[in-house]
Amino acid sequence: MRGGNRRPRAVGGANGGAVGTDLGDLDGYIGFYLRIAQDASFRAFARTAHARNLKPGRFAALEVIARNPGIGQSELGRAIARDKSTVTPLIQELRERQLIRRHRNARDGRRAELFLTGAGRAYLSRIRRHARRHDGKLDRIVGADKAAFIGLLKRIADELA
Amino acid sequence: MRGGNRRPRAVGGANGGAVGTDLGDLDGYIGFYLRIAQDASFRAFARTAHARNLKPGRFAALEVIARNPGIGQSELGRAIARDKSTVTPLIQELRERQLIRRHRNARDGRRAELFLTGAGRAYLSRIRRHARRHDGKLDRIVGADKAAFIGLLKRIADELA
DNA sequence: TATTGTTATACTCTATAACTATA
DNA sequence: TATAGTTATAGAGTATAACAATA
Repeated sequence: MRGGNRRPRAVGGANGGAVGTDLGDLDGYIGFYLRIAQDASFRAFARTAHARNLKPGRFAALEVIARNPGIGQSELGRAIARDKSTVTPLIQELRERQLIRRHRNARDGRRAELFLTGAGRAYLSRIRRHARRHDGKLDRIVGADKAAFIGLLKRIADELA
Repeated sequence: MRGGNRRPRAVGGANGGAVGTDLGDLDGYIGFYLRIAQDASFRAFARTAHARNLKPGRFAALEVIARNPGIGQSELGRAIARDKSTVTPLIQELRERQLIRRHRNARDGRRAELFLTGAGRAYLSRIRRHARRHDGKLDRIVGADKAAFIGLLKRIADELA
């Protein structure tokens, strides 16, 4: 991996960067840069996604439903690390937009199974192009270490959970 | 770097993990795991920090003020990548808690200069211990690649800004 | 008793725009 | 005109707790 070892100054990021500012101990904190990087990535994605009427969190939900037809809401919540009460309004929005449909499981009446509609599939493949373009930028930055980089991010998520 | 190359299933994370769930394309997205990892890191920090009456964002502000006595609010905002209107209530809280003091610059009456109080310094060195313990977990996960890992996070922040 | 999903509610973080005061 | 900081306001994202229906 390249990079690292810069002077402990400034966050280049989101608003011009305060280049004369000494970040002190913060500079050695992985957590700090995790926040800074995630923030930049999220905003960059949101910028392009917004034009397509998409909130970043929705994209993950659509992908998971696409890959797991019939998934329940609580299950979806676990997959994207969100409470079921957070999932409810998200699902409502996607249903209102007719991107997904839902029906109750015949054998277990509690369970609401989620599926993409045709429109949902079409929409998803359109926004996937934007997602890939966005993540392509990240890929170029991270380069050959991508698998290892993602591996570390996963381990952070797993071990700090 | 170790890690990587797992099956594209589940997010181990924050709430038990939905191990049967296929994440599909999401699994290859750096942005997705950046969110998952940052979220886990933030929550873990917040858990311990909360007991010390500290919101995670405050810590970064205190560190920057400690390292840059007399820094202005807008400048602080640039350093931590937040708008000045976001900085205002943060500063108010820290002042109410007597952790920082502020005075106007004599030559430029617009400018509010920020300094830690004695109590602020004492408080900061206490919470630094918790921050270090938290980031120590991240250090152990990331291991020898820490500098390179942070380098990549910085580049992501810089290039996506 | 446990689980699925809903609702009511509240909290945190954040930004935009308009404002005051200074420069 | 431009900058520093404040205020009002709004929106996203999130969770907790209590609830109804079902298992």
